[in-house]
Amino acid sequence: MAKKHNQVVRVAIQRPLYKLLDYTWDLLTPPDIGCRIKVPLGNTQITAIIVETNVESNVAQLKSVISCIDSQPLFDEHMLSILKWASRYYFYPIGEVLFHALPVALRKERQLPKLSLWSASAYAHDLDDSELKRSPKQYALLQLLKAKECDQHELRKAIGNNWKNLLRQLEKKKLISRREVNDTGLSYWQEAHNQKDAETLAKHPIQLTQEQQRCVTAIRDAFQKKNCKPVLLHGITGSGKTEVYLRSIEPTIEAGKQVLVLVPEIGLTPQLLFRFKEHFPQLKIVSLHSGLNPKQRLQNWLGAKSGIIDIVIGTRSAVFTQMKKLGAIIIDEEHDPSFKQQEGFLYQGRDVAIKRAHQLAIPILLGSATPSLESLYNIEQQGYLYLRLGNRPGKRLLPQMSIQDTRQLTLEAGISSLLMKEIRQHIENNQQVMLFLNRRGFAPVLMCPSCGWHAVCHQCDIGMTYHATARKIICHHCGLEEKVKPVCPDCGSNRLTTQGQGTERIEQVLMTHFPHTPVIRIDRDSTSRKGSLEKKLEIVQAGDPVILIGTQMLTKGHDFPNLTLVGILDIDQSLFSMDFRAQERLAQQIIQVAGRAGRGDIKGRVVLQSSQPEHPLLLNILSLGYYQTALNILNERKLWSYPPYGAQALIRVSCNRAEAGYNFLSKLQEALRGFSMQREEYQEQNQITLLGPIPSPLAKKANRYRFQLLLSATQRGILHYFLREALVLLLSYKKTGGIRWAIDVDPSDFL
DNA sequence: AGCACGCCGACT
DNA sequence: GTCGGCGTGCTC
Repeated sequence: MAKKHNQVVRVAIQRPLYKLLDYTWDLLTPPDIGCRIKVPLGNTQITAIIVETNVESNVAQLKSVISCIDSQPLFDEHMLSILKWASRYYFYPIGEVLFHALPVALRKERQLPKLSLWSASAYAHDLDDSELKRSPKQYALLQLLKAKECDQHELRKAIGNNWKNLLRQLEKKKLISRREVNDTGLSYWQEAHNQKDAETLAKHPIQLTQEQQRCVTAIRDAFQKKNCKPVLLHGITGSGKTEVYLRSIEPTIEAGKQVLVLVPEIGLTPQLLFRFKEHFPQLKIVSLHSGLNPKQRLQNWLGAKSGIIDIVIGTRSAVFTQMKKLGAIIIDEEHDPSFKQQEGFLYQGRDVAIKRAHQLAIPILLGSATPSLESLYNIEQQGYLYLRLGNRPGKRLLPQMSIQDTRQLTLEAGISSLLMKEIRQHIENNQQVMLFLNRRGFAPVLMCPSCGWHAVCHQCDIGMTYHATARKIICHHCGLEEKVKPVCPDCGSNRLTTQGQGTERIEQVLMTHFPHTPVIRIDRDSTSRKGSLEKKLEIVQAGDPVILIGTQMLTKGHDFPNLTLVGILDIDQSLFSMDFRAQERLAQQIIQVAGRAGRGDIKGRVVLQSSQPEHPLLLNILSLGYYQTALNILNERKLWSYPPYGAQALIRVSCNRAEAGYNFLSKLQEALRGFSMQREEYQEQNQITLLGPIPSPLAKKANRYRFQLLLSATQRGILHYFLREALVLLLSYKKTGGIRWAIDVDPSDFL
């Protein structure tokens, strides 16, 4: 007699609700934490995830669960606890967080895919085969199924596209039987995985340098320890960090554990995937990022969850991948700002990974040529292990870097005459040159010299960038595009001019100077078509002299052996930015860009153009190198109690009408001030400060007025104490006039 | 977020 | 008189 399980379950739904809902459970099967279910909500039905069972609810009228979607949980208790932590820490609704961690294919009530397995029936085994003499294809299939139970992927491989028809015929004759099992993602992997890959990937063992070997040994030692602290691998550009990652996880892999590797951008997954497959040809390795289609994503996720996939290489969101036997995590380019999600669920992927590793008591390895100040701080304060790779393998040297004072030189499109000469020399020596400029388009300003008018985005109140190729002015913040007007809209003058330069203009100028050398521009505009980036990179890889012009897209991970000269343009703005993180960012960017030079056998050269050649940051980078410079910046942060010494959160508000937005935040600010008065111990010792409300640096974006309130605390706990109060207040305020608010914990940008 | 309810302006 | 605008409130 089937028994009903009468009890109450607590569930999360995909709505911006900061609480869980209770339902009665009177289904035949017992409820299981981590499963999706269908529940009534208002007068609709939605998908929910069970987070607690056997609940004592104090809600008067409970509705009951309609049905259970999953027969097995999608999250285990560790994953659920990390997700709950993330929801609390980042003040984001629990349901939104949970569903965020699922592949899109599973966010609605779609079932987990099943796999059908066919085998020969008992009847078939008894039967004389001669019955099928006249249909040799059916005969062959039956022989196959007599020998081995097969799934659809195996059958397609063995039989061809006609497998379905043949199966149906055998089924009619009752010669085969079918059973269904949960899809582990294995057969999909087998189908997607190119067997040729594994063969051409004949491993050519790389001899580790002594330094690399020392790091590998140290990491393996650390990884063996119980509750191992995070390890920071500070390897200069081109020092061979990837090889160290590969060797370091060998014991983890041999122990049958899985490894999760996070990279900042999709663009970095293919090459890393290749290196990992090459090193571990026998392993099942997949990538997980937004570039995959929903089916690929689901299948790779399933493989990770079921444990048949050994290594997952993914971007930020992959940190939430359910894995059966996760044994280690690697964060490549640990310092990279893209680990911070900037929309919706505002989390720091690296920080979540560290938390996850800690909770699972598994090792985590952070790698970078330019470690974040947070990580350097954690070495001292949290006892992270610091390892350094200070040399490039072979006789390769770090490039020689120098500053060019642009005030003393004539400039053409922002390129000094001296740099131009050097470019010519390197091209004539059959080498490649790269110019780095973090500004897309032709020029950042389009203006009228007679009346002073300049193109402004009416949705954002900031200047629009002139794009010569598209013959448009484009707002880089909201995407608004306008055809370029032939005459000034204010005074009618027909002599509109541009000011400043972007990558397009540099490209144009260099093309006239070097008509016989390919000039390749790499930025979001020139690589938006699929495959065009790969095409351009191929040309560069061929090694013939070229001039590369690019934005930060170009700085990450690429290896161009014949590149010997790097020019860094237009850094002056960052030197005087209001953002206290600008210095760290600039230092990282300079070192990373510079690191593209001299990766072959010829020593590289890096030219830093600036009108501020005496700026202490630049001098520090040149004379002290990244590590010391970073420690110096860290020291300054300490004086000001800036992060990572203090903790910050930003409460942002945007609204159609400026005044309503400002008033909304003012109300919050006053209430919080009152709240802090009640806690004199915090007030007196200045342990929490409120700054604002002030207009955001980008005060108007896409027709919305933006304001922010900055909370700075000396300790995380105090910050979160106030944020909990802020959340209660925010939820109690009416959102009239299209007000939207967001809490950004550990903000990385003040935009 | 959705979705319903409710209260005001301009339509057949 | 009613259609529909969106401000407000709630979801077990």
